[in-house]
Amino acid sequence: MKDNTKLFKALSDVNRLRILKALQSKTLCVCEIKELLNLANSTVSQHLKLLKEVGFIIEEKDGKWSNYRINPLPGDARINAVLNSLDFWISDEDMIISDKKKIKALNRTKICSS
Amino acid sequence: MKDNTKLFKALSDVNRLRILKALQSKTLCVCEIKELLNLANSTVSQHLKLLKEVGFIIEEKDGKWSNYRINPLPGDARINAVLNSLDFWISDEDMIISDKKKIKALNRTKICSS
DNA sequence: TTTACATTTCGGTAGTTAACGAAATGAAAT
DNA sequence: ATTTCATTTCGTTAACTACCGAAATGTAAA
Repeated sequence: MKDNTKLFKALSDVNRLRILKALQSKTLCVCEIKELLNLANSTVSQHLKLLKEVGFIIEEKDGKWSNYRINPLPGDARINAVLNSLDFWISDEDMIISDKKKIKALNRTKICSS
Repeated sequence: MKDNTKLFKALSDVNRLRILKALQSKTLCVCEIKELLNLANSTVSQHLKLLKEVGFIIEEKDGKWSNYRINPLPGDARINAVLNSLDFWISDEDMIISDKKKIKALNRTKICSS
């Protein structure tokens, strides 16, 4: 039963929902997501850890970068169901649309070494 | 965006999930649910209030009793989707099965006036 | 091997949530 | 009108969560 609540708990935070939608449009590293959400990267890291644990996303190390992307092969059918119909679950699109614009303008080398 | 997280937050508590499943098998009053979950009825009342606000269940007053049942006509399509496939979302069935047995044995007049 | 830099872990804090018992509310029966 | 009893609201507490900055970790380049 713990499992069920964990899945829903992962989805019950605005910033985690934004991360999921963001990763659906592009693979991103921690500091890019930090820039998008305006959070400390320790906070972003925590959110990513949780989303990874539940199975929504995967991490791919690339040198000193950690790239996160949507889990292409979720073991749990429910994870798949959510990912395949995130737009259905997230009805308030305004923030997501504005995020999408920001994501296009993101420049990793510019943001991440300051 | 608040709306989206509220829906998932409502589903991210074990006792609320148990209530939803219980109401799918039978309309129940507060004190019957209190008996099922072994919680104070003030606590049960709070959970029911939340589930009602989000739109999962409805309340029907009958004298001094408040009967709760699954919302037969949810305005939100997502609520409908969850309700119609709760078994899909709740994969850990053990507790639910044991709840179902308890529900059958519940006797309102016996429990509720002590 | 030292430096540089992205990320993670740690310690702490403020806000939220689930729980309880007690008091307040509301509806029916005496 | 008073009593009875289910339910709700209130006040409180303990546990949890999201957040931050700082310190620790890990990797790659100098």
